[in-house]
Amino acid sequence: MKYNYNEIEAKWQKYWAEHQTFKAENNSEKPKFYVLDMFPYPSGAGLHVGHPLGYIASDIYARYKRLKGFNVLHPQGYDSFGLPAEQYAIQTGQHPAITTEENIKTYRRQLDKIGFSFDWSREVRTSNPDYYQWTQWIFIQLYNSYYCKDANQARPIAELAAVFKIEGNIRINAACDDDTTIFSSDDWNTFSKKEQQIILAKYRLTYLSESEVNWCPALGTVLANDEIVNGVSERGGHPIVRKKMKQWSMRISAYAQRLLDGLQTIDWPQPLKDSQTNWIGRSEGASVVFKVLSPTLSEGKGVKDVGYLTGNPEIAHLLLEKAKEMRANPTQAEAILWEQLKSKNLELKFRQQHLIGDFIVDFVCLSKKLIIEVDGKIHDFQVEKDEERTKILEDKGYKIIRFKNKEVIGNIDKVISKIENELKVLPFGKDLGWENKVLSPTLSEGKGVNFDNDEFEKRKSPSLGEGFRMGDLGWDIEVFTTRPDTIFGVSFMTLAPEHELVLKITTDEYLPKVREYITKTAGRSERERMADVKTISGQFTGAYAIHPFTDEKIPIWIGDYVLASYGTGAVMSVPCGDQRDYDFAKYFEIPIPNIFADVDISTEAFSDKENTFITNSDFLNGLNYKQATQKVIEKLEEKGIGKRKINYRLRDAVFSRQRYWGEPFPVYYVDDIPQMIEEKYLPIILPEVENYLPTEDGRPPLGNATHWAWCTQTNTIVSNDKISPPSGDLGGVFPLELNTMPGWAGSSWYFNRYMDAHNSTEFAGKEALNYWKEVDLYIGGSEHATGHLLYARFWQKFLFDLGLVPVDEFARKLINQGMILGMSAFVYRISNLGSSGFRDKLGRDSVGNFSNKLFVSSLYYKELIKIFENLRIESTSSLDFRRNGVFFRDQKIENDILNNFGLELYRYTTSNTLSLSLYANSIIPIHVDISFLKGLTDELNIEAFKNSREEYKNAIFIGENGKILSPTLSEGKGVSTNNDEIEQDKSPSLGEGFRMGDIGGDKYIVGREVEKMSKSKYNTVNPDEICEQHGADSLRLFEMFLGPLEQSKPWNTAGITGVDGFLKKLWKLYILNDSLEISDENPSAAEFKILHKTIKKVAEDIENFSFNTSVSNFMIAVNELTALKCNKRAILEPLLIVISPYAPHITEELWTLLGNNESISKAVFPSFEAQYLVESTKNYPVSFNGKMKFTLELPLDLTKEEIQDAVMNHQKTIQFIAGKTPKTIIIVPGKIVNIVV
RNA sequence: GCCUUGGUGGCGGAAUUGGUAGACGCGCUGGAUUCAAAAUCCAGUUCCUUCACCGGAGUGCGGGUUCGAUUCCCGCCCAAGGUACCA
Repeated sequence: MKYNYNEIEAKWQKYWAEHQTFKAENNSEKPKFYVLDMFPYPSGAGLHVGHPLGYIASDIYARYKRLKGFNVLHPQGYDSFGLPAEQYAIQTGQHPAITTEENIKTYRRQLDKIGFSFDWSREVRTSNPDYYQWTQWIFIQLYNSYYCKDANQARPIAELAAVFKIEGNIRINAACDDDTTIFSSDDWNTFSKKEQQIILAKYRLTYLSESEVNWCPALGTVLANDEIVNGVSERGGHPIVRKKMKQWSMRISAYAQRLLDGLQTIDWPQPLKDSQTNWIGRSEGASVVFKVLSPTLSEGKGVKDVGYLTGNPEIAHLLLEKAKEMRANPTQAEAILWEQLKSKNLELKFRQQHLIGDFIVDFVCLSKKLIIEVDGKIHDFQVEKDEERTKILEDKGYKIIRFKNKEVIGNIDKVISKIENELKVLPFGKDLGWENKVLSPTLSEGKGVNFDNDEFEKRKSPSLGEGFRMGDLGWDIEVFTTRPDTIFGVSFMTLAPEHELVLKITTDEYLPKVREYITKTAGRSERERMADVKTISGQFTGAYAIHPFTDEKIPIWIGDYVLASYGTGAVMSVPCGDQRDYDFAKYFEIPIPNIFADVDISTEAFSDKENTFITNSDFLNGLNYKQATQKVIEKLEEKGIGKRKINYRLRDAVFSRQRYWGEPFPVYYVDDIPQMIEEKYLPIILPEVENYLPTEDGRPPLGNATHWAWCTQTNTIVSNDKISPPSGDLGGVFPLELNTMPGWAGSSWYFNRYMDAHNSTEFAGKEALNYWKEVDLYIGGSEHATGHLLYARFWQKFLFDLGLVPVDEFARKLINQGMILGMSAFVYRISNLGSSGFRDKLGRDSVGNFSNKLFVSSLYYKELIKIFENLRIESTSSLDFRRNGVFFRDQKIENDILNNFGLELYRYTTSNTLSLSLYANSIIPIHVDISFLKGLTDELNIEAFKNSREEYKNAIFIGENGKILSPTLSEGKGVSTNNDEIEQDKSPSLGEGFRMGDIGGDKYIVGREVEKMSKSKYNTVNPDEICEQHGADSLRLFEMFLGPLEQSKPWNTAGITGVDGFLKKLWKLYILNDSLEISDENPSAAEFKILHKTIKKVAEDIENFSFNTSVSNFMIAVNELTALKCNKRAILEPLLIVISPYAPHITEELWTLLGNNESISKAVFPSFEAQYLVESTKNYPVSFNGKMKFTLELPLDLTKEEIQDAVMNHQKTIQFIAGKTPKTIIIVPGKIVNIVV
């Protein structure tokens, strides 16, 4: 009986499948254990040996846990929606479903060969309608939820609507869009249905937004931040541009804090947690509002009573005159209205014929920013531009309401009540924009920051000098800072060039320069901006802000070091405390006030929070960072111009993709408002299309669908018995959402589906969810840290909030398996010789155009690289090529090359100078398929290589010893070589005219480099071949033996013979001379010791995920038992169980041969018994001054004194101390002896 | 820059409540077996010196603590991964 792994493995794989050996039950007496792998995307390339690494580890763990008496759930499935299948469909027209199905078959075949203990009865595929039905369903739940910050959980959106009806949104504390305004219940009730929907959308956990997205033109879709690497798409490396599009977004930002907090509760690798922590990017600080000073005023011209803006003081003056005139001659309607307004029945101050910007408005309440216009009167020069005028005023944050003359004259009460209503609703200056603005009592009383001019007068700051006043111009710049304690160190402000206020505040004088700067920075791509971090650029706007405490003028700059997408897109610049601000200030010669005691800031900023205290800072003097921060925030809150704030970097996740092969949204539109299709109609099946590209008019591929099951040609819902619109009045035809969901949708909840994979009424049954609860062990790659693993945690928390799952973290423990790297092989092509120093004898200027490609062996490559480097170092001065280096190792070879290929060394150019840059480009490493190597060596199989591609057919190869290994020679033609040598080597067997290409036994040696394993690098190793040639058990053992699971390591097939040998030895321990030889005798103490040592070590190793050392221990055990010629059943039977998680096939076979009827996976892991490891003696290492010199075997029960006696009387000890008296003798019983001389 | 992980023979790697550095495997060297090869078995294999014994050095570098440091502390260097004008 030989160990025939092919036969054995096939036999047991079949057995397991037929007996459903690994099917998990949803109830059991045993404790549960859920072991999960990240399911694969089934790509066309199939598996390489890197893929199964994690699966093998988890499989070992799962099998081990079964032996330990657990009810183990170990499922597998496919993340089968994705871009590659779609790209393939675009190229070939093949339906992605077909491609995917084929790929899955390949994957399954490959996986089955490795002997995994998956419960395939629970397989899920994200592209199956029975699965994505529930992805769509979860989407609907998200749509119907909002995040309540008080309850700290998601709640039904209906609750919110109910509250709005009763009291508006004044007291609502929920995650919402930044631009959400305050409204009352009256408002809510007067809003149209559509308006209500628009407001509700601001709270929903998934919502449509016109947002700037990462658009990839090459892929025709948007990409999420985590799908972009270094400014290009992760798949394919295509460029990305920013583009505004209407997209579904997921309000993951609502969960930022809980996602952060949850990390404390889960056993995940620290680096992964750190990645998520950084990605969420919480920073604590304060939000502070700076008022903008009017440019007119800041120029010292300020006109009395004009607390508002116009770019041009001349015009302002004219307009003022005009306004005066109009005030003096009101129309009848104006007069009536003014009577009411000025009576202050409204408790708010109104102004008549007031100048706002370049416009004169009829009436305005400045503190509420409400403009009231009365029609029927000619507004002079604005009349045709009414729309533009409205827009400009709205941009400034004003709300405009218009009345007809008739209305005012006919029913003034109604007009006034309308105005009252408006006033109730309107928040203060729209730009104020911080979260709880209405909750600030000062503000809501209309006092706080939005001063009237009168109040400004009072507050006129002496430091501003005559003619300066602080103006309430409606513009506030809100900044976020983590160092509010440094507020007295502010010497300028910087806005992102994209900041919405930039053009509004810029003075006429600076407008051209500011525009120029904006154009310049906007034109730069994200990538350029990143590459160019060092360059300082910026532009003064001419405008000033007012320091909230000192009332000093603070110049406002714009600069592209401030990012529009982070915080508020504006910073208060504290040059003494922030290096970027410091550099900026130095560069533009802005003052750098120092507010740190005893700190030198003459060369750089001091960003240390500790080791100093604040000075030159009024009420903060003498305080440290913590105290000052606390104090300043109190003051800011007191003044109503700032508050404590926690800022997160995490952005909401874009959820729409302009792709075909993804989950369709269960969404249609009525009057541009999205509507969810009722749950009972799910799944919304992905329709067939003829063309997988976007439509001609730029809609996503689903726009090509000619018919959906329930749709007409125009991609609209029809009202029929299958789908009926939600309410009676909506009968008819409506457009559908044409985007599909992103790849991470399906993978964000699949772990729950495995618990109850065939449930057709729920995404998973309560009972199953409560039984399995969470994944106990999740194994997968760390590349998913900020994608899948964050989104999945988000969805899980959401489902938890809705009471749909029992735990809010889906995976208790997670292990990142390292990557198995490939050993890429390279050939080195010489090209471009003509321009880099060589000239063709035949007059051709470049070898690149030669019909024969020229490759040199790796030794030459290394030499060439060395030469290039020397050349670079030695500068570009004239070079005598012959003296400076050796293109080829010796003169003869050089001549051979030159003569044979019609090349002439271009030694002496007219300038005597060689172009170095071209040199470096003249030799190019090219990946060569590792299957073209001879066996496991680095020698290239030239024939195979040259046959692989047409362009290499006539390639010429220079071997390691400089010989020409020309394939042309084998065709009997030979290039005009120097033929003497070839003639001599001419092989008789090749026949007339043929010569051996391999002259003198030279070889072409490829270069090797460790790289990520990938089809495109031709360095993949196929697990099928390994299984074929070594067996699945060998593959499993070897992958584990390579090194620690979590570490990246290169694959080297050569080493697999080690585990092959182990399996053979294991077999021979049982099967001797072709038959099973096993004895029922009692084992010896030594044999028991080996067994129990192994049991202990392996159990520990598996628990610690140290699979590599287990394999070592198996080897040791088998080696030792072989040495003892052990054939005792009492040893060999338990040993099989211990090894079986790693090598399931061979152990099943031997287990059966030992007479067992049931699968070894049903056995019980042997228990460790310490008694067998008890030792009676210890081989003491005896050290002198800490250096081990010899060992001494002594009984373990000796006392310290007895040990000392034994050691000191030992002959070697006497020899080492050579008569001297030892200073100290350290004796640790059972450990060591150390003698200090 | 910041965060994280790591750095040990020719190679993959082992050993950390501080106690014999290099387990196990690959590769290499020598031997047995064989007509020969493969396979198998045996012995050796950190480096330097030496025929050998002996001796010396040695876990990225420099210090420190200790009877004793791959392990602990301080300061650096290098590599990989993540992240970044994040205010």
